Amino acid sequence: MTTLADVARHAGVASSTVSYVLSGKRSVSEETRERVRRAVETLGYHPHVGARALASSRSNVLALIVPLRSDMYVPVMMEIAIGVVTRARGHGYDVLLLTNDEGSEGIRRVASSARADAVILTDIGMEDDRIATIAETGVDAVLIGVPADPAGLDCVDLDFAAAGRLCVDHLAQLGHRTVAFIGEAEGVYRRHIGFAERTLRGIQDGAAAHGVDLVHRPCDASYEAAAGALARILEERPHTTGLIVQNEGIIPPLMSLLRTTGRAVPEDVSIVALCPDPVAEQTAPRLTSVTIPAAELGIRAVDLLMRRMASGAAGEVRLIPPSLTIRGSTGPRPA
Amino acid sequence: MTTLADVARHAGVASSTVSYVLSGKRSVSEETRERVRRAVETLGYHPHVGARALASSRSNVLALIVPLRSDMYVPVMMEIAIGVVTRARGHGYDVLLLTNDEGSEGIRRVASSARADAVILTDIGMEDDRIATIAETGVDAVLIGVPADPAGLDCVDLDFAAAGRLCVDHLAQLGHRTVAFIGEAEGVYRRHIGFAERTLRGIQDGAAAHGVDLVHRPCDASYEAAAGALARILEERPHTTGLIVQNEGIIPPLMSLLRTTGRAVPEDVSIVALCPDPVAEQTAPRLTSVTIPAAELGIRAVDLLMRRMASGAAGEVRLIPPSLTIRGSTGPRPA
DNA sequence: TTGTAAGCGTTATCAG
DNA sequence: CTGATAACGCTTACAA
Repeated sequence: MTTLADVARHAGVASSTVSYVLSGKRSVSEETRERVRRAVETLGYHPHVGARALASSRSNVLALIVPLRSDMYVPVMMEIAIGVVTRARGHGYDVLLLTNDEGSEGIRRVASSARADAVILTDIGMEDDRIATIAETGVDAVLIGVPADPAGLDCVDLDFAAAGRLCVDHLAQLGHRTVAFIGEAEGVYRRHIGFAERTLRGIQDGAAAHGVDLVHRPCDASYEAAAGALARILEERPHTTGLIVQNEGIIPPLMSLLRTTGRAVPEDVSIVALCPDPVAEQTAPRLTSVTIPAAELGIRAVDLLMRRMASGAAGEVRLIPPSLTIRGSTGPRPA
Repeated sequence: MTTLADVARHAGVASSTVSYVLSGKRSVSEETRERVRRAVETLGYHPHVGARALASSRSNVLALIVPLRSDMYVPVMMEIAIGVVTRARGHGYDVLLLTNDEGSEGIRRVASSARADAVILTDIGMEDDRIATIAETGVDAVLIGVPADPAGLDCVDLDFAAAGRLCVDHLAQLGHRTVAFIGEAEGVYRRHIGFAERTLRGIQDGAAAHGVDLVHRPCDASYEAAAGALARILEERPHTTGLIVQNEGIIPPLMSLLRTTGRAVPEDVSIVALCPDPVAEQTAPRLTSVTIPAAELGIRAVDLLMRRMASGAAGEVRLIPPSLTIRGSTGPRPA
């Protein structure tokens, strides 16, 4: 293994000089800087991150905590992860992947062992246990999601309340009076995951404002669950002409079911989805949707974290305004 | 921050003793061991991983490298990641997430900076550049996937050739004589990704053995691509009664398209899929499929890596035998 | 502009 | 069975 000392010897300078060339923390003459650069290059030197972490008490790692259940928001999580990793690398950081089953203990572990400098949390509950742990350990953190009380916390998220509202607005404008909201699995609401509750509230507010008759049905990500939810909706409220869906997994079955039961989209029933664009574009007809900008959430989370670590600032909630893309799945209410 | 020395002072022993209690690398009297334990507990001591890495030259981190393109095998990758992280934690390791866009440079970086002790590669090409880098850097590695020449490498994978063969066997047994294989995106074959080529060969061999008339169509993960591929197949080979699908993304559109064009599954056309079980169970009818045991691949990869790091053994290719689950999407060839 | 040297918190060797 | 103590490779005052 080649070390700083090796490079220094090769370049004929002191090892601190090499360190300074690499960190840029003090000015070095162009000449020696070049000599050091060359030595680094020819020796293929890579600083030992452990030694660096020990000396500087910064690991240049950030931890991303994702939910363990592999059946939830999978494409969204994957995109977030990719956004985070890509952006973090751009800032010279590596990303440690933790699963939620370690819970608060995982945060405590990586923070107090100096494995990571900061953490990014996802799948945020309205009252999330881990928030206390963050405060307690003092580790820098950014939440992708917003808890009930975000005081002092840095959060990034889509403005889900506005997103829900947008869906209803669109359907109401098209004349729909009876709308059903097929949401995430029951358990998501039971755990009081922020985005799910906010979306629901946005939809409810919109329905109230427009005088739209609304029903909410949580739904597991299985064919049966989708079939059951849809059947019940159509049976109990046969005049339903508008559907809002926030559950990527059941979009394909839902489309099939509608076709099977002889309901044309958008002629008989209009559908608005809350999902990443690729998902909305994979059906026929394509779905009118409010996009979930997952990769961007990851990117912004990293940027916010960097800002926070640099300036010590804290307590910003950044909500991305939703935007609705009209595709082929929505149309005027049938006569 | 509390250090080894703090614990030692608190317990009234030498710091080396604390270290030995923690590592168990030499015997310590029950009494002092207990005293140290208590001190660790009350002080909430967590060893500094950087210092530990520096002194022991082991980071207790392994790097998982996943493809960047977020549109490919997403559920599979996510499951692999979860399997890897969970198992790694069980062995006391943390997992660093790298994307493939860093390529060989990423491997070189984490290996030579001692950021990770070992790497797990996915998305393996038949002739994969990164294999040379592994040899060159001497970093411990396990591939999830098998290159053309796996000599000296540790690999884990589903036996995709056998899996492909199994699909054809099943259809042939049901009497199907004209079969189409709708595969991954063109680019996957162009990059000579191992699993795709092996599956294709398995299917081709099976078709030859059974005298089945086969055509292979790569297909992007979009509705249009699926529609185009299916239309072309049915136009050029109207007698096609069997479909093998290896492309999770297009399963939902495919099912819709068949229904739209008036083909009943399995009465008119039988479908066998190569995908994770949850995907196969999300359609109606459910799909007869050969499962891709993604989480298990991740778990086995970690186990293999641990074995390798412990014993220095190398060069094992572990192929998981495929198993076909008959569900509702396959039936006898129509008269 | 550059060099010297004191840590950073572990591990592991060498004595005892 | 336990204690000192020299590394480990880097950062960062402090000098020059």
